[in-house]
Amino acid sequence: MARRTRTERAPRATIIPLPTTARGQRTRQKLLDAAEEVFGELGFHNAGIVEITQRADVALGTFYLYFPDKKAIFQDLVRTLNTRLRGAIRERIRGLDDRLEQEVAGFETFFEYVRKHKNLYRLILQAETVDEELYRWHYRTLADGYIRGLRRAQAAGEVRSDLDAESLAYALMGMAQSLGSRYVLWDDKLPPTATRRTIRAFLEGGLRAPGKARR
Amino acid sequence: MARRTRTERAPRATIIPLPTTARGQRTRQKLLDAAEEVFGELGFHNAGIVEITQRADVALGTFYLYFPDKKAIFQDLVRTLNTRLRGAIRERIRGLDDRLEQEVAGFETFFEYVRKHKNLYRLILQAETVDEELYRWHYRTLADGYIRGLRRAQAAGEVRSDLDAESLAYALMGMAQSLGSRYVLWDDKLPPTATRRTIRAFLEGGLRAPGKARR
DNA sequence: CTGATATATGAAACAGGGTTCAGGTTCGGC
DNA sequence: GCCGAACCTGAACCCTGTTTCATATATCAG
Repeated sequence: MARRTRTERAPRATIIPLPTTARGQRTRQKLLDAAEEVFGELGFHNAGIVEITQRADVALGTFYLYFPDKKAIFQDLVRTLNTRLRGAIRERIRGLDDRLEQEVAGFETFFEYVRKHKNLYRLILQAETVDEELYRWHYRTLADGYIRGLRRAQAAGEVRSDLDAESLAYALMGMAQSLGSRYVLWDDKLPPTATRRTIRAFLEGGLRAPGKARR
Repeated sequence: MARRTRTERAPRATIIPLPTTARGQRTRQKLLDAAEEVFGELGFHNAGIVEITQRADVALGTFYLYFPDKKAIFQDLVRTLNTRLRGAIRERIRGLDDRLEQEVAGFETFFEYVRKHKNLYRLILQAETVDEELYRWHYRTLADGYIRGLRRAQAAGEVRSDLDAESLAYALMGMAQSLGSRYVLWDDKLPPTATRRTIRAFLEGGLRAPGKARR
């Protein structure tokens, strides 16, 4: 007989509207900022509401004025991270028309963003356990933009068109993730020159349409 | 005044020797197997010792005969995963002398291993929160082997020698990780042909020493 | 100024799960 | 058959952390 995986507790019914006054919005934001810090340092499960409210300088009960439960604030945080990250990359890439330059710029932006938001980076890892749906959503949304860009470049003959765009997108995201973890998170600095050169050279060779640069 | 991150509770002093009798060894193994399942399905924090012991068909207290605490069995599991994975890859690569073939084989082995041990794969993600030291150790040990292989290939002129071996190693591990997650974990099957072709083509272009294949 | 609404408080209720322990049971060697 | 060592049991203990709620304060339109 199959043992049941734990049944998820039914989602709390309460939907909490965004605060209407300026004061309320400020408080909500303080909670979000504090939560980002605490989740990042301690991880979702080790983080306590008490700690979050203390850092936000509000009482314990105040938390539940703005979020139905611990998970909700976590989800809010991840969605925001995701949106901002994608925005930053889109912003930076716009205007560059060479695909290789776009790739390199995308990596750079990612590294800088991670550097600024170490905490948020780790939230994503947590998400896999906390809310798998959210975790996948994060990668899917990132991948979607990536795939579109790659297809366009393939149509333009800048990227070999025998490559599968989706696979490539996930491969490149994985590279960025791993390098970000190794250099930015572990060493707390932007990747050294050798790394950047390697990324560029590797991408150049791997993506280039065979006829494009030689011939 | 800097708020202190939670002080880790002092590590339990008890060191538990491995069981001497066959019965004991069997029980310990049952616990490890059960834990692999439960941690994989539920994640470290959602997993309970009760559930683990139930699946292992032993009493609750028995757990503490073999492991000082919950974290210890987790660490044991991760170390084992790591060792077996590296062993599997080394095994498969041995004999292949072309670096590209080695790379491709390494990826294949990784995918197959992930397929067989979905649970263990997720443990690694957990490790980042549960025991960061262990998490890094996992990647470092994997990277070390990788780096050695790449250096050798560079010396042999099979891989462009202007690439930084360490950066490359982390980039490639990230690719494998990400693709494994997307195809093997999410779709529960080995990556489709298009993905494999893409990996091969991408690696071929990215790694090849400029003069080697053309000229 | 005043009532209505939004926001804030923190003690206490509640829940869940890791760990302990005092008392069995099994097993191999003598 | 007997004995000690190894192994096993599960109720109870305990601590932590989430959530509730009755009460208090701030804000603002009219």
